[in-house]
Amino acid sequence: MKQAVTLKDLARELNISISTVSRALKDNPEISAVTRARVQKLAKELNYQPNALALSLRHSKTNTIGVILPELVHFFFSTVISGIEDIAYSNGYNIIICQSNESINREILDSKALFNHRVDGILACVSKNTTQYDHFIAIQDKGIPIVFFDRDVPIDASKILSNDFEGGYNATKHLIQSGKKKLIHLSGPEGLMLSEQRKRGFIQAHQDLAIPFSREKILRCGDEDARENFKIINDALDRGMKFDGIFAVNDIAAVGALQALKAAHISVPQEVAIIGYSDWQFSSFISPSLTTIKQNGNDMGRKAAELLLEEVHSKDTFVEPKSITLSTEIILRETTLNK
Amino acid sequence: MKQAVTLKDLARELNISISTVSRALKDNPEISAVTRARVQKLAKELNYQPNALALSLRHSKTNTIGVILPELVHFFFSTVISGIEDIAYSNGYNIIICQSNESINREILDSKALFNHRVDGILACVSKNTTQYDHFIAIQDKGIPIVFFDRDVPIDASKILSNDFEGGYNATKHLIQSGKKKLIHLSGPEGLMLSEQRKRGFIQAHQDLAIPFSREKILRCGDEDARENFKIINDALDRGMKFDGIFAVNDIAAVGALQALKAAHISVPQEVAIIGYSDWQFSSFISPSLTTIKQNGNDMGRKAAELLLEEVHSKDTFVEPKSITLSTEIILRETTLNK
DNA sequence: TATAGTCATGCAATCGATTGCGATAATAAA
DNA sequence: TTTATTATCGCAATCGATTGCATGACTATA
Repeated sequence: MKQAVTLKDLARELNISISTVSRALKDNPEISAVTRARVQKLAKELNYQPNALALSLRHSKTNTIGVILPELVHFFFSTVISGIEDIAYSNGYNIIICQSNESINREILDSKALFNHRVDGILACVSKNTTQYDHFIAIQDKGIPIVFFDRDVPIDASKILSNDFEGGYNATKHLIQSGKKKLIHLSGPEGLMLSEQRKRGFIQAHQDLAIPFSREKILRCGDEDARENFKIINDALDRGMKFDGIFAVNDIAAVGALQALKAAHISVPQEVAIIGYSDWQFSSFISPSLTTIKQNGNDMGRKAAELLLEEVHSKDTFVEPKSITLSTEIILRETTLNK
Repeated sequence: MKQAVTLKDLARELNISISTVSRALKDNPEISAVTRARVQKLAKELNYQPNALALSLRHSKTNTIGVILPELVHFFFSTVISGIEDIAYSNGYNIIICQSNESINREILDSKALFNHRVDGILACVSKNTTQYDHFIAIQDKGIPIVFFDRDVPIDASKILSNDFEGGYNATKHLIQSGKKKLIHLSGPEGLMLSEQRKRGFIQAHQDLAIPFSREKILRCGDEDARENFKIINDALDRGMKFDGIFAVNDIAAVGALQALKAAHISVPQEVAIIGYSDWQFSSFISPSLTTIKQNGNDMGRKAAELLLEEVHSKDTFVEPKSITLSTEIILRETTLNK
């Protein structure tokens, strides 16, 4: 059980000083070619690997960025991670991922842990329950840049957001243009910015395309569980509610609705069309396959990481926060009629 | 843009030495109560947070464990992560996650990065393409414990595996017991231990239940893409192959098969029953919903982390590697007949 | 008034690596 | 032969925190 090899070990072995070893390893011309060769040879033999901790301490730079996000299980977030990794790795950065599990307490702990690890910057998607932001602001104040993604926050920082308004608008417009006129919307949590935006898009599209709109068209849907939404649509049908199109705030809700319609022997998309949001992995597998709005998670991750690294590299000079809004794309599948 | 507060800052402010500050913060009785109070008050005011890097360097202990796994997008792996987090966090450990993307080169880089960060231990699920293991052995030799999970490896180390043989056996048995007799198996990669085990279970169940078996019953399926498997089943049907039950090495393959059967107007489960493996998230959403073998990822993560921490804590005394095999569970859904 | 004993605190080494500056030796120039 | 120059290399401080040991002041005892 050997310990890791250090510069000191190499120095002792070769009977020279630590500083010489250090310089020799980085081909410093102040060290004679002979010595350099000897050092490098031994380093290779003993498989010397520099201690990243010591380096980070010395340089006050960890070459690590922290990522805080709600949950990894979501397909969208894992594509965001991939995008972040692409940029981080190719720039020599490592990443530490923390899941908040949609808990603000966990989020606070995570942000402290990342700070204590002296990450060079943080990428964060706040939890649904985050209503105060002191923990982030405290970190910003210490000079560690933070870039937020996917969910908007009232903090003066760079942000990469998805255009949820546009997504909701286009989804609704697609339903209307394919001949549906009595739409309902399964909406997300009130406080959550993205839910509100998608809902706004739904409403605006009604107005722009001169389709009557009323509040009853919006049903608050269950979070993250298809069964809940099954029940919601089922109840709506029982109440005799009439509709020929559904725009769901996410694909899970859409699937719940789809199952309720199937159970009620209502044909999709002929009688009722459905469009979801986020293009979850299963959306192309199910039958009928689900039309949905796709957010490019990989792009979001890459953009966010790029922006963060920019801020990291211009450590001392102030950088004006940027807000970037990414467009969405509509993925046409079987749950809506394609004209 | 303030820098982070250090012991030195506190010491300067209070006009005492750094060592006194350090001791005062941990309530060392050698320091007078008055001084302790003053130090602690100021530390709170300035929001002092100890530099984790310096601590790690000093103690040669990072309280961090590294996790290497193929891909986060898989529902199974994200549940494993959750299990690992549960144990790690409650024991004061942080985790660093690396995705190998099923690439051995990336895996080698990741393992080096984790070593350089001086993680206290590593949890690893090797990529499909990993056929040599020097990078792991080199790390073990430096005294860093590694626990492997999910995929078996020819290394002398602790392992948490899923009983793939049992899973394959039970899946096959279930099909047979529900009246199906002409089964086929969509199998995974040859080299991959878990594929081999599931296939073995398939074969063994035939023998035990006295159902004739032949090599043609095994079709090598495409990896990770439902469409490929659609084609494979489609071709089999075109060739006039007869079967009434399919055991797929994973749920993706099962879905591909399901779609091919649907397209051919073959009823599921009446004419052909299907059972998958892993209980992916979509498996309960699709229609008909997919019967599958569930591996408890959370459990696997917890067990693996517990085992690793045990080894980490008994750093110097040798620990005999343990192998734990977790049982699987069959999730009955609509693609098989339940008697 | 010495001497021993407490109490509170500071010094300095340490973890592993980097780096400005000084030191030594060999060589070249005067 | 003496001085200037150059090539090579080591010393020591530094990053932030910990900790064994020494130091100083003060009190108590003889």
